[in-house]
Amino acid sequence: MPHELQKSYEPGAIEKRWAEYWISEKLFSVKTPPPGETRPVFTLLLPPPNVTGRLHMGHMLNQTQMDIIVRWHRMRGFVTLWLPGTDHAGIATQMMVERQLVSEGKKRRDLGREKFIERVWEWKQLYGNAILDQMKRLGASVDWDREYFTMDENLNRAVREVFVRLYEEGLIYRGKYIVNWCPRCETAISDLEVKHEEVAGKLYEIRYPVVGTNEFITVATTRPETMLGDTAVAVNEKDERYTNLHGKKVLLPLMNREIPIITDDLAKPEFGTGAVKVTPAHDPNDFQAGLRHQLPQIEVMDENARMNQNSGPYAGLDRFAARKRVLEDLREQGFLVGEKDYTIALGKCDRCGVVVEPRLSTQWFIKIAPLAKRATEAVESGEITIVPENYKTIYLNWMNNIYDWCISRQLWWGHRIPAWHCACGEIIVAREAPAKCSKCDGAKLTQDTDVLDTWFSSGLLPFTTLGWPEKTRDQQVFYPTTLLITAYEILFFWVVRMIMFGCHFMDGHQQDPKIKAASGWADMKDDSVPFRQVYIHALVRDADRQKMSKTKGNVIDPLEIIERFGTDATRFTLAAMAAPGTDIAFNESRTEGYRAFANKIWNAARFMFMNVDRVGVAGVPAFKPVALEDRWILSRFNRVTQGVNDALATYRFHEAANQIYDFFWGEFCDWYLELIKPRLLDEASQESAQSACQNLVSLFEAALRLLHPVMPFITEEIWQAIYDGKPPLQSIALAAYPQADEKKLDLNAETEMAILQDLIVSVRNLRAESKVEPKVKVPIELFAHDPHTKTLVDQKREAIERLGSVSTISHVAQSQASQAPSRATAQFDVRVVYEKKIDVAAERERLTKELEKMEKEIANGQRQLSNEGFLAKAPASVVEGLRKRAGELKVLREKTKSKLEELK
RNA sequence: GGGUGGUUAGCUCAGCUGGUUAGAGCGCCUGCCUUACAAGCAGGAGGUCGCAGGUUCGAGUCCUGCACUACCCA
Repeated sequence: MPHELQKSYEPGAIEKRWAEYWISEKLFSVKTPPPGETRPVFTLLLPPPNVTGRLHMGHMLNQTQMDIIVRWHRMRGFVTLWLPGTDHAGIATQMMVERQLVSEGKKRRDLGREKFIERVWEWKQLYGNAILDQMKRLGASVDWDREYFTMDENLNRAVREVFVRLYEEGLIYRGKYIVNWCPRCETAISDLEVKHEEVAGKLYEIRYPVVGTNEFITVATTRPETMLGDTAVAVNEKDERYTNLHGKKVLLPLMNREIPIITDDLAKPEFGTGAVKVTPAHDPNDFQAGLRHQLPQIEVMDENARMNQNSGPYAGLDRFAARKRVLEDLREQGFLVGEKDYTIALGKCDRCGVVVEPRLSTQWFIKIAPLAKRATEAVESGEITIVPENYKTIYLNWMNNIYDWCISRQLWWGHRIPAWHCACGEIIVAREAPAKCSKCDGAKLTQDTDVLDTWFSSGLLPFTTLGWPEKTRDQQVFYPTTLLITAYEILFFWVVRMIMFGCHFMDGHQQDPKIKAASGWADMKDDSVPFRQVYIHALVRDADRQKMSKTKGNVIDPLEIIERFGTDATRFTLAAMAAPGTDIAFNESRTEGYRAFANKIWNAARFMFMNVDRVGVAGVPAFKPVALEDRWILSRFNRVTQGVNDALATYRFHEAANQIYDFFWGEFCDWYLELIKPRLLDEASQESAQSACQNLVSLFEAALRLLHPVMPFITEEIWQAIYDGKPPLQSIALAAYPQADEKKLDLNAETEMAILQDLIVSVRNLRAESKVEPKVKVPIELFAHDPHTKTLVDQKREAIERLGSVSTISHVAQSQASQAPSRATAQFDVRVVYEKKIDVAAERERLTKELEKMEKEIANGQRQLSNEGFLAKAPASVVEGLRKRAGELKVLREKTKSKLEELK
């Protein structure tokens, strides 16, 4: 039965088919290996996409890299678990549903908490799987049977368990502090969720009259409206300008409130006027100063950042309107004495973009220092390695400046805090709702209304997805997970938290020692870490290196790219551009080029099948080198295989991709296929055709396996076709990854092929220069510098004639270099015998240029070779190479010179 | 203000621990529908490696300074 491959490469059709096949056959589902398992294990947790999300280029890059690494491990015989799931994304999801409600003219509070949460679940069922569905289409080789959602009942139970334990250990506390408050989302957010933006603002100078004197003290502020809540003015003790005012009071303008002048380091003499207003309820630094001096905390805004009753006549105004009014009034009353341009780093809510308000409120916090200590050590000691290495410094730096983590959010969607409040004031933290108060026995308990920061639950995933708090076989096998691949942006959000929680809650855990050793981690001492390695990938930017953003409108939709060029080409683009540590400027023309590459493979496959069907080869035979080109391609394949495996082991995706590309196109297609054509078509010897075809299939099949992790679809399609519906395995994804065999390396064959290629290229080159008609075959004269080259030429005479469009080859006893059109190399001189006049002027110019280059190189080489320091210190191979080259260059120079003479 | 990258061909980027002649894709020029592939084939042009010093026998690669640029943190 003839092999049917469509005439042209159409990625859409084949990709959809195989993606569905992989899922329906459950090829990537992993059963938990029982005790006694000796195979190595590779585990990778998918950074759970947000349920509100759509696949963007960042995901695409992230998933491409993960899938490459995962498929590579699977093919190398690892028990490979890639665990997918989604994140409930507190604020983002709640916002989506609130928006939906707005369109119905409703608000969250109209529904009430319970009904609202029901709505969120409905929304999640409808839209929450967008990214995972997209992943399915993209063929991500995850274990769909283990898919999780961070709000699943078992994960919620684990979250409660963690909260209670941390509380009992004294690592969770509740208190009234200044937090970052988003007035739109009406919730506290963490430091990391605040994005700072530099904007042009003003620094206002306001003078406060000192009570009992005619003096004033002038303070500088960027937020004049907060003065309504001032409870002190601070000066620096060492600032002599203000020594006379120590212990005095000022009368707060507009509010007519007497407040003290305090001395505190909060006031920096060099900043502004050296005196600062202190508003403990509206600024984190002032808050701390307020505690030091027992100042009252006067809140002047409500949860929507509107001025409240404490702000006197300004009550009811929005904070920005209040600022305007306050300034007007101050100016009118003569208190505003200065106004300077000033750049303000404005904090905005990461989610909604509204300016964050520092707000005094009661929140739950995690005492971070003890957790951070372990997490720092884990990275410092190398129990966790971060790639590229420079992120290690960034990580350690950040960990040294870490603050307590505010974990409560005033949202309805999320893991509700397992704390119950009694009317008596007691707070009971418990795994399940308590029946009565532990202090007063009262039964009127209400659960805390806050939910936990989303990152609290996602920080637990490496172990909660493996069954924690139960001790499971899954944990023994798959924990620590092997690798985490993620973007830099969430290093602090998520990676740090996973390390902190992992080290804390999995403390004392030990991975199954057999598996640990087989997987290559025997040297690692600490099995509590959530992963052994972290690979941080780059950012995908647009073709002009601009960060993609919706507001800029330069977002590249990966699905649209995939639609046009195919998933394989898109993956290849991202892999080929993913040099560690460098951002990717996504250039569509590259993807177009890689679709061409896929097309090339496709057509090479068609060529192979054409011959297979004609010659009659079944299955995949062993490769048996017969000719030079066989030994050569086998050697090259093994060298490339070595290179690709090395590159993948160090996450050098671009090297892996480029090596395969160059091999497949530049060597296999351009040379090997061309060289074996006569053997394939040899009607005289069926045997010769058979062996050539067998080698072709054998090598092609191996090359497909080499490429499969990067281009899974086209490789599957062709691989299945090779086996004609009867493959030895269900999928190429389960076949063995090629491993380099040193015995197959053949330096001799590679050197000989290089000469052959050089000769053929030289002849083509000469033909082009001499403007030989494309169809005309020309005789060549060849002067071989040594007998080996002569033998080689005789042996490959047919190939040279065919690939160089040569009619006859005559060996000559003397160099032909002086007679145009000719080329001289270190191994041979070749001349094309052709009457047509060449362009003398152009040729002279070319040769002169060439000669100049040679002279330069010769001078360079001579300088080095006559340098005693160089001879003494440089490695012998370098010196030897340079000497050899110098010899060749001198010969070439003479030849070029005589050629130039001829052209006079 | 502190920190971290980047600056190599017209464009987008490689160039790992310093070592013989700095590479690729796209674009450009010339010629080809050679029976796998015009999404192709063959050939070609194009680079003082941001600037200035330094270390070294030897620097695109290491060090210092500067310029420009991007990002992160405060």
